[in-house]
Formats: sequence, C-alpha cells, structure tokens
Amino acid sequence: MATATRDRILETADLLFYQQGFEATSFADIASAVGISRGNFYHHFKTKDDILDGVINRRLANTEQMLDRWEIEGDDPADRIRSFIHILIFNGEKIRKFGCPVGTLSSELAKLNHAAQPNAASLFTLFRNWLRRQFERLGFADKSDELAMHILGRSQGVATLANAFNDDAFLRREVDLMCAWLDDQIGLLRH
Amino acid sequence: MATATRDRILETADLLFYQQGFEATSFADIASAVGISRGNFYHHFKTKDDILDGVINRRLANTEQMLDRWEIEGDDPADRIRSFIHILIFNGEKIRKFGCPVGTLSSELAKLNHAAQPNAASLFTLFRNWLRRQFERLGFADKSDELAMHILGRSQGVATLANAFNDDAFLRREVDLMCAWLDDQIGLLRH
DNA sequence: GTCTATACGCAGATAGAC
DNA sequence: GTCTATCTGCGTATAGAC
Repeated sequence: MATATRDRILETADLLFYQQGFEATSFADIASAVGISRGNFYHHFKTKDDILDGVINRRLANTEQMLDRWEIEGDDPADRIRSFIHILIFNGEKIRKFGCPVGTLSSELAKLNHAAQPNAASLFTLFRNWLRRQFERLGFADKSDELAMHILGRSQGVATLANAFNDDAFLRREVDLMCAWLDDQIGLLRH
Repeated sequence: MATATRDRILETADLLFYQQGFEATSFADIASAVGISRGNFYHHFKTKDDILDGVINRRLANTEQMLDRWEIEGDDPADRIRSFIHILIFNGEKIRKFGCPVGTLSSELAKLNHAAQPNAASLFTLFRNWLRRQFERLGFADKSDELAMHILGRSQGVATLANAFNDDAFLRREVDLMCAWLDDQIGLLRH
C-alpha cells in the first residue's frame, strides 16, 4: 500500500516525540526505529515540521476515537468524566516516566515559539469540549466550561508532579480527590 | 572581581533556559546575550551540564530567599500559603508565555533522561517542604505533606493550561478557587 | 518508493596567543 | 581572563542512482 511507510513513520515519531521530546528526536532516531534510510524520509515528508503536523493530526484522530468510545461505554455523564480522570492511573507508568503527552508537547512548542503550538493546544480543546458536554448534560449550564478547564488543569498538575517525583501514591491519591470533587459538585447541584 | 563574568553567564543562562528550554539554548545564544566569546565560556564551565548545575543551584538559592521573605512577611501560615498561590498572578505574564520555570525544566530533563532531573525536582521539594511546614503550623499534622503536594499540583496544572491557551481569566479564576479551597480546609479543621 | 552519497550549518568542545 | 581559530560530530535537507 502507498501509505504504509508513511504511517509507520508517524507511529514511530509519535512515540519518540512523547518519550524524548520533539526537538531531541532526530530523523536518524526515527529512521533506525522504523528500519528505513534517512533519505527515504523526504519522499513522505518535506521537513521535520511536516512530521510534527502529521503526528499531531494522528493524535487528534486517536483522541477523538477514545472520546467516542468513552461516550458509548459510559452509562451517564458522571461515569464518562470518571473515565477521563482514571486515564491518569491507566497510563500511570508512562506518565511517571514521560509526563502527559498533550501537556509536555504543548509546553515544549511554546518554549520553541513553534508555529504548531496552537495546533498542539487543540488536543487540549478536544478534551475540554468533550468534558464541557458531559457537565452540560449533568445540568451545570454556564459553569460547564469552567468545570471542564478545572478538571483538565487538575489532571495536568497531577501528571507534572507524578513525573517530577515518580510518585505513584500521589497520583492515585489525587485521582481519588478528583472523583470526590466531582461527587461534591453533583451534590451541590441538588442544593 | 573574579566571579563577575561567571555570575553574568549564570543569570543569562537562567533566563534563556526558562524562555527557550535547556536543550534549545546554545552556547552561542548565551555568549551573544552576555557579550563574551564562546571560547571564554570554558574558562568558567567545563560543559553545558556544568552550566545547568549552576543554574539550578542559582534557582535553589533564589527560591530559598523568596520563601524566607514570605516567612517573614506573612502574618500567619494561611497568609503565607496565599503568597504561594498568588505567585501565579504575580508571574502571570511569564507563565502564560513560558510556563512554570520549575515544572517545565523538570519535564524537559525527564524526557532527556538527564542526570540533573532529580536536581531540578529538588526545586519542587523546596516549595513542598515550606508548604508542609505552613500546614503543620495550621494544625494539619499528618495530612500536611499531602496538602502541600495537592496545592503544588494544582498550581502546576494552572500554569500548564494558562500557557497552552494563553488564558489569563482561567489563571485568575483558579487562583480564587485555590484560596477558597484553603479556607475550606481550615474550616474543616474546626469541624 | 527506497537507497547511497553528500552538502551545509551549527552544536559542543579544545588549543593556544595575548 | 578573554580572545580567535579550529576540531569533530551530528543536525536537517538535497541530488540522483536504482
């Protein structure tokens, strides 16, 4: 198939950008991991920035798939929000090693003053809008976006510190606190 | 004075590492900003990692000074914790541009698998222990470290999202929520 | 579509004159 | 203590054979 190599490059670059960072990952790194020559790259991508765009688009598509799955599997909006919160535990090992894939990429690109930073931030927007919709369905109306951003921020902070200290107990404790916070919010709704 | 140039190098490197990241900052960047030649560097530092160590030590010293100041200026432990929370607003512009200097350095070094990562995390420990002491004085006893980590995590998440979206309103809203959380915790202490 | 060979610049680092 | 000149390797990117 015409796009098989291209897909393998993107899959590998996605992983390496996460584990090593975008700038620290060279064409040679990706090429040797994929098992192709450096020169072959440029048949599929013009520049390194092109690969970055491809990786971000890949992540956007994968994230949308995951959110759709949660939408189907979750019985009610609160359950679905808990799916989001528990991803911190599900991906705990990777997060302690490499941080959150969304947050670390956005931060790196911000520092590099890279044109693709807003593109990376749109990964956050995917979660933000999905969470907002769940809160709306719970009846939070105008507050929904603020609650979505709040919990998104909480999860980012947990990822950053769990990574800095490689602390699994902290991560699990904070997941419990976030679930308790969600229950509190729902309780407050009913006065 | 013998160490004047060394100090200027560290001051400049500190700033550039924050604004551009450690790896993206070259000797040439620092040299031109300081106004010295590249060769002159190696009289003061053997390697780039030596500069990183110097920068981290500089940040450790500056952070200790700031925490000591808060200790003196704050009337009670709750006020001091509010000083910590409000640094997000005080440094809001820089945070929206470059993120939190502690969190972003720790994350970058974690991805680079750099030997100095625990060293960078010790900057977090400085805040963590200072916050823990404030919570202890408020009477939280065993829970003090967990509360310190909680609020440290919250501030990290706020910095990451405020940077990703360049969102000042979110930052201020979350600072208010963190202060409200603090008041709640103190209220719960008295049953 | 994949390869080898190569261009070119900049990175970190060193030697040695002043 | 500061400089200029230089080394060496690796980064992205290109040219052209197969």
